[in-house]
Amino acid sequence: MLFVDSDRRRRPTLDTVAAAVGVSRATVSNAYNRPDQLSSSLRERILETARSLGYAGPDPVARSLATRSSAAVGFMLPQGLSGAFSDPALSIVLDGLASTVDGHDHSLVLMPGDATGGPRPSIVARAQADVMVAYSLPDSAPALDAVAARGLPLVVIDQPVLPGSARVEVQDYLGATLAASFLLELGHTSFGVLMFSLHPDGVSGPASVERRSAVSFRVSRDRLGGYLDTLEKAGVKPDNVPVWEARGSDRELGRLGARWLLTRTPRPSALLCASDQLAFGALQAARDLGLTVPRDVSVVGFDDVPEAAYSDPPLTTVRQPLAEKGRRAGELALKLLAGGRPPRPTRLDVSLAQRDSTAPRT
Amino acid sequence: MLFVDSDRRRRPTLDTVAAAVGVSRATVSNAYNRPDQLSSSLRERILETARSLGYAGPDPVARSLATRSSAAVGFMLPQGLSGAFSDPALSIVLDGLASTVDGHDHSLVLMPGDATGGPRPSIVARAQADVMVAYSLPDSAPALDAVAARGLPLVVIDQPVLPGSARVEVQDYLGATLAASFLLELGHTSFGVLMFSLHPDGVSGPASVERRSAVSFRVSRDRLGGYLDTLEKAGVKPDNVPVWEARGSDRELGRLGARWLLTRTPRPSALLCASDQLAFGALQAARDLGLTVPRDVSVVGFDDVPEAAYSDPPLTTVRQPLAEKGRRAGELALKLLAGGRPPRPTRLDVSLAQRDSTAPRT
DNA sequence: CAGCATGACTGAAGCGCTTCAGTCCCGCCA
DNA sequence: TGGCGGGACTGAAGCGCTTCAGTCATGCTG
Repeated sequence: MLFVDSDRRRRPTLDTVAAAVGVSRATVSNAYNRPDQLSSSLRERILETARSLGYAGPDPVARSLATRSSAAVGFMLPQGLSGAFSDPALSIVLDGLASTVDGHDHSLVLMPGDATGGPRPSIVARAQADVMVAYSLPDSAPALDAVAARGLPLVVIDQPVLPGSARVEVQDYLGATLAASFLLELGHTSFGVLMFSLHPDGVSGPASVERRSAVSFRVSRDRLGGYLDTLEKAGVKPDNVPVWEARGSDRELGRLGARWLLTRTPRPSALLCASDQLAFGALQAARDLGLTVPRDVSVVGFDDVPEAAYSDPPLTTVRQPLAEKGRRAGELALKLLAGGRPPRPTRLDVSLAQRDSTAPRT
Repeated sequence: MLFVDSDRRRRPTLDTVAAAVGVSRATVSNAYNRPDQLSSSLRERILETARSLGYAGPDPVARSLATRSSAAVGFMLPQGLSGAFSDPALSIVLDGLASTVDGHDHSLVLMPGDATGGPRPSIVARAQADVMVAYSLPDSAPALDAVAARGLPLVVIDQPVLPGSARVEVQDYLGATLAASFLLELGHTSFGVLMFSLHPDGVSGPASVERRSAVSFRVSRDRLGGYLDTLEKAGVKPDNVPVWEARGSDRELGRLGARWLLTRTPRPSALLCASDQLAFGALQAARDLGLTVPRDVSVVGFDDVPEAAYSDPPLTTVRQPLAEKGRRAGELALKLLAGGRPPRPTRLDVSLAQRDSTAPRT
């Protein structure tokens, strides 16, 4: 195989092949797209000629123009790729999405976000996709306006409902409630909360009161809200609960935040973590500080990524069906593409996976 | 914003706007693409009218057809997304690529692989991209033929050279040599090797002699070769070195493999791991078995992902410039797109990052 | 043998845009 | 006042394909 683009300008087209075989262009097109429209002998002859001419099949762009469908779904992320993929939760969701979409011969256009918390509108405006999937964008992402301007159907994952969009969502608030309640039942009274981004500005640090209110990301809002509301109902004042906001969701950021939380006075006996990655970091931080989990401190994660079952100790965490989330999103996208109306939001269940990173307060 | 596709069939076009403003279609096009071609007052008027008509700018597909360029680069992966992204090394490379490409207003089309070790040829044939990047595909991936058939320029990362393609590569063999030599210098004499896939068939297990020879992935071939050749030169028979092949590159698979390696008799005093993720798993396996790293066993990784500096203990590993790799690939892709000839392969350096997971043999 | 359904193939009209050679007009200079 | 340069805008030819209404034999039915 030769990868030269020497004469990229003079590639054979349908007409070239048609002329060579001595049939009309429509027939060559049919040879590729509707085999039933011509005799199989002619079809063979056409395909054969095409091959010898170095014609690789109908040009995807021209085909898209003619059919008014690009057979691609766009995926919009809140951040750059390296940050986004540092949490396996996204990979799992995206994998679910990709396999669904791929099975229908659609491709996936990735649109990484930047500092605004989503892809640049110009990127969205020019993306060759006929349906968009937004993954956990902040409420006000300009990218969403760009999608609306183009009139493209939209599927949102982990985001507030937008008029006319399809949505798959997880009961984050409920999940957070489960985690907090469980720790309360174990007798814990002093807590620390380890969050990922509350706002799309890349800030890490203790979360001030302002930052805690009017949180930009729906997922963060629900998880943090679920934690604090539950604690408050049990008599733990939210103001007394230290919250660390990490600017992403990976181990190292989690370790950093947990170190801060675990060196507060009084030291929390339980840590609520917004993701498993952050929780893994917390496990590490505890170890760094010479603390034993769960004896000295209990840790609860969120997501139940596969690794949670194998960490040291295995992580108690809120389970959500990640792959299913991606698959559903894919199906919704395909459905919208086919002209379907957005169905009522799919709501996926959460549950608590109890493992060994939690114990009664000693 | 409303995300209804009600009248997706009757969207305004350039002509609609042109008619509304009372100018020619060419002028409207210029308003978007060549502001210098018309008076700014007219341009304003056009843009204003477009807005009020709900016209979101030139249709990307039609534009691509007219300009014969889709402004997108395709990225082909050897496996599904969840597997692929379980190793942060890929995320970092892809992030480097994406930011380069994105900076030039190109988008990224992701093509996940399947059991054949690459995307299905039909996907490649229909992808709307005008340059492809292949990431660590097996030597014989059908996807590569599909790219050649379309005559698209190709950039390969971590793969053998293909005629006419541009390439960015890392001195994997040399890196492996560095790792093995270092352990030899520390006095180690019994080794275990923890590899990721040697062949694209999803097999995990001890690597038989056949599987070790004629390895399908260039990276695996070079790293394994570098390890074994170096050991052999020092008098360690390759046949006596247990090699575990994991079917992917994540912690859990690493842990599994390392458990096997560390329970051989005699127990290796040093583990050579083909990636940091596998090495992290090995650290965990050692811990599981009550072994202390590096006292009881030394572990060396490969890649130097950011986390390697923070693991417990911090990992000795072969450093390769991951982000740079992605950036270079992006630049090459853009260059080919601009009609450049494939330059001579870029060869990125490796070095050994010595940290605390290695120690002299006791 | 007329009539007609059927299969095989074609002509031509788009799909929505870019681009380039013009056309036209205005103001300026000699 | 005539000539001319240049800015502003336009006409029309594609880009490579899909699709649909036909056309035209062919063979079958009654």
